[in-house]
Formats: sequence, C-alpha cells, structure tokens
Amino acid sequence: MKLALQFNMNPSLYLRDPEGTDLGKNIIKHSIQLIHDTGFEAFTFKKLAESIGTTEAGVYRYFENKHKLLVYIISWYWRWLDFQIGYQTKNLTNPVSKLKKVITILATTVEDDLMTGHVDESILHQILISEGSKAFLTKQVNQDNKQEYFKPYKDLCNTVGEIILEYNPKYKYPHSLASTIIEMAHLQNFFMNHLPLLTDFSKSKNESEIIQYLEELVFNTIRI
Amino acid sequence: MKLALQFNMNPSLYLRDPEGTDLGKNIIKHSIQLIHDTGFEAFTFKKLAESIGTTEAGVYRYFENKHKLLVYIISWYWRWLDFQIGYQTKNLTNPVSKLKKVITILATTVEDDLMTGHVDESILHQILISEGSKAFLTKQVNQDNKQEYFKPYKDLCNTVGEIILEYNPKYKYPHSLASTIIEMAHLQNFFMNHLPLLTDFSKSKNESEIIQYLEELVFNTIRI
DNA sequence: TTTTAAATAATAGTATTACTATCTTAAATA
DNA sequence: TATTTAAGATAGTAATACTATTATTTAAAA
Repeated sequence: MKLALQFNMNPSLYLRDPEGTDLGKNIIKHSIQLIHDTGFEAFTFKKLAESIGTTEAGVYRYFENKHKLLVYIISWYWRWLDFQIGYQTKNLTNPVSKLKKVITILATTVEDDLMTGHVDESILHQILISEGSKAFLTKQVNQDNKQEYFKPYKDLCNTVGEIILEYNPKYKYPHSLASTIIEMAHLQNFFMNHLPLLTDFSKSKNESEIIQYLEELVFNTIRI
Repeated sequence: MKLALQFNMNPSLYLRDPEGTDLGKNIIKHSIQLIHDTGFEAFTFKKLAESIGTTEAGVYRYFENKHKLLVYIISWYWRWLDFQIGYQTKNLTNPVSKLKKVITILATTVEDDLMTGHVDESILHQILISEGSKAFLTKQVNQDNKQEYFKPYKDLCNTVGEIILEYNPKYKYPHSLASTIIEMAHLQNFFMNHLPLLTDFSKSKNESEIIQYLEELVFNTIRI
C-alpha cells in the first residue's frame, strides 16, 4: 500500500469532498496546473472542465465558485507547509537552527512531494507566490474569516510565532513577524523574478539570497 | 488661482489623458470611490459610467480596460507618496528621523490632500491596502513592466532605499528592505483589521502599533 | 462668422463568464 | 432487485468586457 498524506479541509469550502472521488482529485490536480498556467483571473471552470474531460456542471458539483477552489488549494498548501515545518524541525533543539530551517522551507521552491499523489507542491509554491494573497484580498474577507477559511494560515503563523518566542520570549510581535516572513518569502521571490529593482537580488535570481536577507532581518529584529 | 498638484503619468496607461477633461477627472474620482466601495473584482466600467452619468463607451475612450485604470490610480498614489516623503523629510538632517518619518507616512491613513482636487488620498490609501498588489500580481507583469508601469513604485522604493543607505551605507539589502516596509505597512494594516491573529495588534487596531513594529524591525536590521 | 474637427452621448451588438436547471445513464449499495 | 448517488449531456440566463456606429454638442481654426 502506498503511503499517503492527507489533510482534513474545511468542509464549507466545497460542496462535495474532492478527496473522495477520482473526478474530485482531478479537479484539484488540474486546477493547480491551470491556475499556474493561465493565472487566476483567466482561470475558468469551463477551461478546467475541458482540461479534465468533464463538463462545467461537473466541476460546479464540487466547488461553488473559483474563489472557494482557490482558497481550498491555498489552505491545503498552508497545512502541508505547517506539517513540513513540524516534521523537519522536530529533531532540532536550538531555536536558531529551527528558525533558519523555517525560513529555508518558506523561501525554497520545493520538489513535488510523492506522498501527495494528485498535488504538485512545486507548482503550488509558484501559485502561492503569484496568487496567494488573492485568497484574502477580497471584499468577503470578513465572512470568509468567520467561516474559518484562513485557519491553516493562522496555524502556520502560530507555529512560526512559537519558534520566534522560543528564541526570545520577550519579543512583542511574534505573529506580525511570522506573517512578515511568510509573505516576504513569497513576495521578494516574485519581485526578484519580475520587478528586480524592488529587490537587491537582481543579478543571480537565487533563492539563497532571499534566505540570507530574511535571516538577517529576523535575527537582528528578535535578538535579545 | 487654486494651488494644484499634478503628476505626469505614463501615457501608455490611458487612451486619452484623464487630467485634460472634466469627464476624465470624473472617471478618476469616481473609480477611486467605486473600487473602494465594491472591490476591484466587482468593479466594472458600466457601474462606473452609471455613477458618473456617462456611458460605458465614454469610459472606454479614456482607458482600455479596468486593469490599466487600476495601475493608473495606484501609480498616481506612489508618485504622491514619493512627493510627500521628499517634501516632509527635506528639512530633516539625521537619517533616523527621516526613516521614522517615512515609516509614519507609509503606515498612516492620510487625510484628503486639498491640493489634488479630484483625488481623495485617504480612500486611495485604503485601495492600496486592499487592491495594491493586484496591480502587479498578474500574468502580464513582465509586459507591464517593460512599459514602465511600475516606475513610480520603483522610484519610491529607491527614495526609501537611499535613506536607509544614509543611515548605514554598508547595508546590503536597501531595496528589499524598502519594499518590505512599504508592503508591510499596508499588509499589517489589512491583517489588523480583517485577520487579527496574523498580527499582534488585535486589541487596539491602532496604526501607531504598526509604526512601532516597523521601526523596531528596520532599525534593528540596519543598525551598524 | 463659418467651417471643421474633436469630444461626447446614445444605442446596438458580440463573445465569454459565471452560474442554474434538468434529464439521462452508470455504478455502487441496501 | 430496488434505490440511492455520482457523473455525463445539454440548455439556458444574466452579467461582463468589450467593439462599432451614428448622431449631437462643443470648441478651436479658418
């Protein structure tokens, strides 16, 4: 039997659980590919249906609209990242190496995790960079938040915040610094590749420079 | 004669210069209001035309599509901010007070500047918080960048980067830190108001806390 | 003053998007 | 075997994002 990694997702994000059927898994798989290829604005359920070989109505039986589908796959990624951080830091004892590990995980394009069959994490990482903030930068953010759509993000933020406090229990802004690290790991990557003058990484386009930048930022900020 | 403040905008953003006619100025004025009220996704040229009392075709004569209109008003704001920073720091001698001033300007909801008749800066500031990153988080970012659509943002980033270097000429990431400050001044505000668990400002919802957070972040990071 | 050009208003039309509804078939379950 | 459940097939609608055309008003040039 294959090893499999699953996360339980907020049921109000979907009409029918996509993890439960082949069509459902195909919807997740192909939407990740298609959102990456076309961008979220140009992504439609019709195109998605065509790429799967089903009909528009078929997709609508799983997700009410494309916004909920986006929130679904992004939430999935936050859960996966949170799991990765827990897993990869559990044997580390000092908070310095933990925090460095966290920054590296956040800022590095991952390889496809074979334990999650229909999800390609490396593409998901790219989606998060370009489309991630569109999940919450909407007029319905307050309603979405009441429905707990952003819990996976908050949990991740909390995980990172806890490690910050391990290093310096007196630091006053662990959650803000955590969300800053997470957002900047993505945004500086986007800038580096598309608007290099907004960064100082123009020449190399190397993720290790972003990691270097974030490490300095974090450790100087929280130093005791 | 009234004092007036104008910025010359990138001509490839518009078909007809909106600063040149009453209808043009109304398009700017009402689109700022309408994007703020409905959010960019629900904003359409038809609604805009109705709110002005003209027709859809009338708006299309000024702007090719709503994306260019968004980039226009956001660029306008970056130019205005850049001007504000120049103006409000020109008599300050030491870089510490300059940087503090910059952070305050970026993170504070401004009052409507009466020198700019048809533009309400306080609403624009809100638009920047909620819609700002949608100007560049698109599939056409590279083409848009070639057309210099983001020059005002880069100029602002440079202004801030210069001040950072004044304080510490050896700091390696002045542009990345500048874009981090600018983005976080907005994003932490959004989080504070809509997703408070991603910040540490939940209770008070006070902008001064964001300023405090950013000041600590910046000065610890670039300290010599 | 007249001519002419430019800007705007009014109206119509199209392809695509974002859905909802219904009906049939196929497969799994009781 | 009967029945629920999922999926496929097809149709339809209101709204969006435009383009095009013609008529009317306004303003600048001759």
